[in-house]
Amino acid sequence: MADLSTLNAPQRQAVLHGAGPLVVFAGAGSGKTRVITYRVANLVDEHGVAPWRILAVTFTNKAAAEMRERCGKLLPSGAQDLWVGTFHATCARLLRRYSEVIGIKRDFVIYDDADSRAMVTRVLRDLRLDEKRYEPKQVLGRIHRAKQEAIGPDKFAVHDSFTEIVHRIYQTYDERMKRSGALDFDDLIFRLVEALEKNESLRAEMDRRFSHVLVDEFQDTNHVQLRLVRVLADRHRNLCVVGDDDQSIYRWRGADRRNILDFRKAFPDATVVKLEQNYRSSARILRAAMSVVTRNVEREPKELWTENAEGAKVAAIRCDDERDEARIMVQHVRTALSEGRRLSDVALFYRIHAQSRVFEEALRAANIPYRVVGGVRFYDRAEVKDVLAYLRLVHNPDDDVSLLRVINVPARGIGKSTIDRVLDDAARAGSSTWDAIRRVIDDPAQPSATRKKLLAFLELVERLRARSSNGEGPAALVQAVLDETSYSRQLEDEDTPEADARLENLRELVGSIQDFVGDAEEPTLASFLELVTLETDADRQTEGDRLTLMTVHAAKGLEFPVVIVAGLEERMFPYRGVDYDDDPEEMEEERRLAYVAFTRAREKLVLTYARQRRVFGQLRWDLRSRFVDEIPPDVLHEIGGAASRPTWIAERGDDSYGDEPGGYLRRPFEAIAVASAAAVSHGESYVDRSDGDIVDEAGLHRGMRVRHSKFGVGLVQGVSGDLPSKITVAFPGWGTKQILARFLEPL
DNA sequence: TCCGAATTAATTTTT
DNA sequence: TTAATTCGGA
Repeated sequence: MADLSTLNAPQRQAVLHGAGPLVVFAGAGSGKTRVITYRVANLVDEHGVAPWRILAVTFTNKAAAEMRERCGKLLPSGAQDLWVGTFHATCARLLRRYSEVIGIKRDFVIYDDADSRAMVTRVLRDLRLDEKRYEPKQVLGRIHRAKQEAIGPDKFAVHDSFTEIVHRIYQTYDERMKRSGALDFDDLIFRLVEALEKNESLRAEMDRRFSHVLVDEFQDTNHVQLRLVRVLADRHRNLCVVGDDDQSIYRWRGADRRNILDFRKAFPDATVVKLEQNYRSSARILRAAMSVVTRNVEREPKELWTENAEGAKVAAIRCDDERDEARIMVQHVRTALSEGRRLSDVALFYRIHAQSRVFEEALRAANIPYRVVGGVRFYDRAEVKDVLAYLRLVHNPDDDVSLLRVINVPARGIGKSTIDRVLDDAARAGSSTWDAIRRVIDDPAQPSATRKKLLAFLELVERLRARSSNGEGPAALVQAVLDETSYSRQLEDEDTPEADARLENLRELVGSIQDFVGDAEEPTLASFLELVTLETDADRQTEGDRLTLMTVHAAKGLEFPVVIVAGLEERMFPYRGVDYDDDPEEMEEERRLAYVAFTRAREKLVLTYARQRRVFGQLRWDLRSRFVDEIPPDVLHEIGGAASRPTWIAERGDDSYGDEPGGYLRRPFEAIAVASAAAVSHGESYVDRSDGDIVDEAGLHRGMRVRHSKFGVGLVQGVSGDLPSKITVAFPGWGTKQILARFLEPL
């Protein structure tokens, strides 16, 4: 059993809480996962709750796996009977189990975002709508939003001509999805909620199935997810939600912090627990993080504190430009290594992926192994998706998106005109594309070459289907796909580095299927396909001691001894898109993002900003981020010059920035850019005249007198802008020396 | 049908 | 800058 004596008071309260609703506000690094797992163990051990009646929901597979593993360690019976999973995986499982009652196909396929988009594009074309006016991305966004608000096509509100069209697209999309036997990510949750809210006996069944519901990262739930949780916990009311409104960074995906903030309104008898002791970060890092996030207006009051040491100051380093920033990053990584840390102890965060390129180049040049989290998912690579599309087609020939993806891949002479012919037929008959292909083949009025090519494709898929129904497993099947379609051979013939990389990816795909067959409880094609769409790259851990590069979003939930956050400039972080609309909510989310970034660091936090940066081919001169300026001075160690903005701005006396919320916005940055460009061309202003400002971590700066054990008393000439700083000191009789600060004693 | 030039748009992306 | 997508011509 879990040892409760190691818990602090609020942690223990959350763990021991018995029946009834409970909301836990878990500050960063406050031992949240520990509380959840101990709580589960306690329910089983002390309250005699059957493990299979406990449902724990997370957002990521990784979090689910971790929870399962840690619960398993605490429970003598292990964790296999617990229902632990992501929202999506849990819903998929329940939808399959109750597919008959709910009225959906048992072996539905799951469409990821790309598949959904392909579907929308197809609908757009079929409805003969202008793809410029109704961008698939935008339309899909509307459909997503509707589904997240639990609004079906029948309830979709029409205000104007645009929403009217979206409504039509939504309806057709929905029909096509049904016809294809497909559900998108939102459907997984929406359809289950719908069914539960409509069907009382299904609800009763769920009540029998689950007596306790736990939700992790509750601040990230959207409306349907809240509905789902509520309907699942409606009867027994044993609902425990855990989260941190300060770490809510997915508003743009439909997450609503109100779900956690207003939990007490929805459940007036809810017990509220706040975990405010941080076990992760140094006191200084914590203060820096708090100073940024406490400026938000709408947040649950929380006062994070720690017993950890003060630690080093947070370094704020001024860089010339993004290349200089990368150079300085490399220096810091080397310093960390020389201090005895491993590469995996260090992480580099940035606001947007586009920033990673320069860093990657610098790291490659410096021969430092790294990995970039995010970017293109393995299962999103074109060749992998192609092969998966074949597998999905084998599983379910009605899957139109997959069919259209591979009907001419590799090229087999089925061109646009042929495909259009098939699609016309499908539209007329209201059937799946697969059935339309059959009809076109049987139609003597069609050109014989067309019929022949289509027949060849149809027979190819049928052959693969026959193998599958003869009991060939997914591993054999994927090999068959590669052989029968001659996909690999075509790539081999290409004989280019890119083709080799693709082949390598396909080999990896085969490998991952073999792993799956070895590990899975149910090594069927269906469950492999589900796993593949519900698994992201973050779940595929890479081995080896490497530096980690990722966006701040990807960093949530992780921690590192050393964290470098790059690009701390206005417009970069806080990020400003082209269509920035001065939404204070957006600014608050940027703050929370900064809070998440800072609180990932255990011992050392380094912030860098560039005075000049090329963004999407455009040069920018932006002020250092307000998030740096807001850090209290006693926590901050300025390197490379304390002056946060070019002197000429200060001289012009219009430096209103920071005086009031939104003050920055009152200053047109175009004007700054123009003025600074002029300054640069005069060769002034951007020349660093602030050497005297450079203060090293021990408070050393130019002009100070210091003593050295060997050289005696000397005068500080300068401070290097890296960490740990090297101090240039002139010693009478010895000349000038470069010396590490720790060998010097200030006088 | 396919290739390469031109055009366009560019946060974040748990599933 | 870049990468993805689209379009036009062979």
